Amino acid sequence: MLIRSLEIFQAVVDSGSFSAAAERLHTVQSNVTAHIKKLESELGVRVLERRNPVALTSAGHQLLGYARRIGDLHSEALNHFKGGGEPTGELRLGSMETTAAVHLPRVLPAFSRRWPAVSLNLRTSPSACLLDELREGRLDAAFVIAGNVGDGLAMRPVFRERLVLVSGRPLESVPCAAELSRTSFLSFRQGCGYRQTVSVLLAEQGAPPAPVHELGSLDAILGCVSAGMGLAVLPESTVRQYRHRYPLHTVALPEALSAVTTAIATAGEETWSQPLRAFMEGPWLPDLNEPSRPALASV
Amino acid sequence: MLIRSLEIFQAVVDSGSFSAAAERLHTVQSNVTAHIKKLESELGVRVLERRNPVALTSAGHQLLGYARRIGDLHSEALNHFKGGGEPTGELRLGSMETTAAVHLPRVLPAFSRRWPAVSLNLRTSPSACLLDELREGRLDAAFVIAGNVGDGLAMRPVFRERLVLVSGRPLESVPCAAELSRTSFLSFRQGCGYRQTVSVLLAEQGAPPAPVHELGSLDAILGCVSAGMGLAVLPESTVRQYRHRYPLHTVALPEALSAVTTAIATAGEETWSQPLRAFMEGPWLPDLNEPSRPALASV
DNA sequence: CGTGCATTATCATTATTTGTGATGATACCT
DNA sequence: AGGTATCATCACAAATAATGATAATGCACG
Repeated sequence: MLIRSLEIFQAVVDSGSFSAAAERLHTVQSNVTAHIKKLESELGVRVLERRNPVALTSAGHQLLGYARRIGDLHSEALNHFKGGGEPTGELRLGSMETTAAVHLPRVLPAFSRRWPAVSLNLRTSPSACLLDELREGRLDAAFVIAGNVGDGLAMRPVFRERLVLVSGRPLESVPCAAELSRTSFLSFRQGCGYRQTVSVLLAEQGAPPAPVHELGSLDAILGCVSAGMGLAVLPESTVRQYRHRYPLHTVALPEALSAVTTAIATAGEETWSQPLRAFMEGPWLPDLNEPSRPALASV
Repeated sequence: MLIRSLEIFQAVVDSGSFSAAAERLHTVQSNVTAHIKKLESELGVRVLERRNPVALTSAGHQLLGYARRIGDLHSEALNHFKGGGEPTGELRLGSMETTAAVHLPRVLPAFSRRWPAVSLNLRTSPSACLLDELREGRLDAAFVIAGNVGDGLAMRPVFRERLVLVSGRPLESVPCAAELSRTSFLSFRQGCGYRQTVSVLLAEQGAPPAPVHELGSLDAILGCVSAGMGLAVLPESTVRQYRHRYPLHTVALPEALSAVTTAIATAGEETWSQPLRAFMEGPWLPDLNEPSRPALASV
């Protein structure tokens, strides 16, 4: 059964005659006849009573229902991809926990207000997992630590962060190696971009690898840090946002370590769905047009 | 966009590779490639990431939604006409008022219990209107006075009726011409099969055409008859059913006039929808296999 | 960093289907 | 009956789908 045949069938029903339908569809009457005959032989019933005007048979009346529904879906699909209609459907976003907490509350509402027909689906995960999901086609876009990812993924830097060392007690400066070796760190699970920074920091200070507790939630991490369980490395913006909830103290990290960029990663532009294109092109996403820092990136 | 292309697209997504999809659909891999490429060029986006296994792009994820919905509708339609599935959809029935009142309450519930997925739509009208609606494809079947209708409609006798003269006062026999000429008759509107009988009765008795009031409802007719407004000609079964509500008296009509058959009229069997076929073939409809009486018929 | 295995792309070819235009058959209206 | 509309049929042209062979590509494993 061809969509085309159903389209012709509908035209016949609407216009009341084979020849009128042919004219309406810019084809010839014998072609209309052929399509209807094929439909009828495929379905095993007569669907049109050849009279003037043509009349639907009982079976034809039922076919019309299907024809309309399939035709509507078909043109909706075409319109979705080609026509200039509103973006609709689902937009599957992934984000690091910190970005979701600090930046997305300014991004998503603006997008949703502009394109209310798009249903948003946000998942938080460490950067590495997000990039995997993106590659496997289970996400449309992901907010991750900027860096070159090698394969076909495109990255656009959107937020600049300053990582700080977070502690429950006041700190003067980054603790010395001896002190660090007696401290534990709290971080997201494996794959989190910031976690890398912890290792580099320890190495730079000449301290041995410290124990790293993996907690899956920002609240858990900051709550435990403020209770003195250990230190954490997080974007300053995140800590600032949580400061009114937990007693937290921060100390700056060396410039080389502290500056990280968050980027939005997507597949090539020629694969973008309409909602994704709308998301990428709207004013809600800043565009820091600078080369992304390859350091600390990927994994 | 071909349904076939969407089917192939789905197979690729399900099976994870072009070649596996080809095998599953009993075709060759180059054909799968061609269909996907065509789809992509029609829609203007890449829908599949050629990897192992293949991955949906953002746009492909959206297309999959449409493909599934269209595919489901398509197979539902095919199954509806060819497959042995349950009858579903609408069954549009027409009936004379009297048949609807007396016989259908024994027919429709049985059918509906057996095929609950069919939604019934019953309209009451005079026979002639029903046949017109049937011809124009606005009804699937109609209960009408049996008779030959000339064109392609098929008739199957289902109920035998005995017409009686109904009066509000006791009657010994059919009134004489003199009395009839002073009486008015109550009947359904033009096109009612029973109304014809009134004219024939008057003619046979040698009485002049009496005034005929047209009332669109059985209750109205019988209520007025019992109040002495005039006489009516109706099936005895109908009168019997209403007797407990209105004080009614009946008198037999001459055999030639009284015997009428109610038939179910449909278009040719090769046009029947599945619900109609189920309705015609079930045990709820009696089949009086006798030649229908052409007298008094049609109009 | 090749080698081998699996994948998809390309291409020439055939088969099938769709679309065309002319003609004939049929009904309907006057 | 004649005129006018309708749809069916047919032979043919054009377009498209399917095929099979081969080339190009990507990926894993040593």
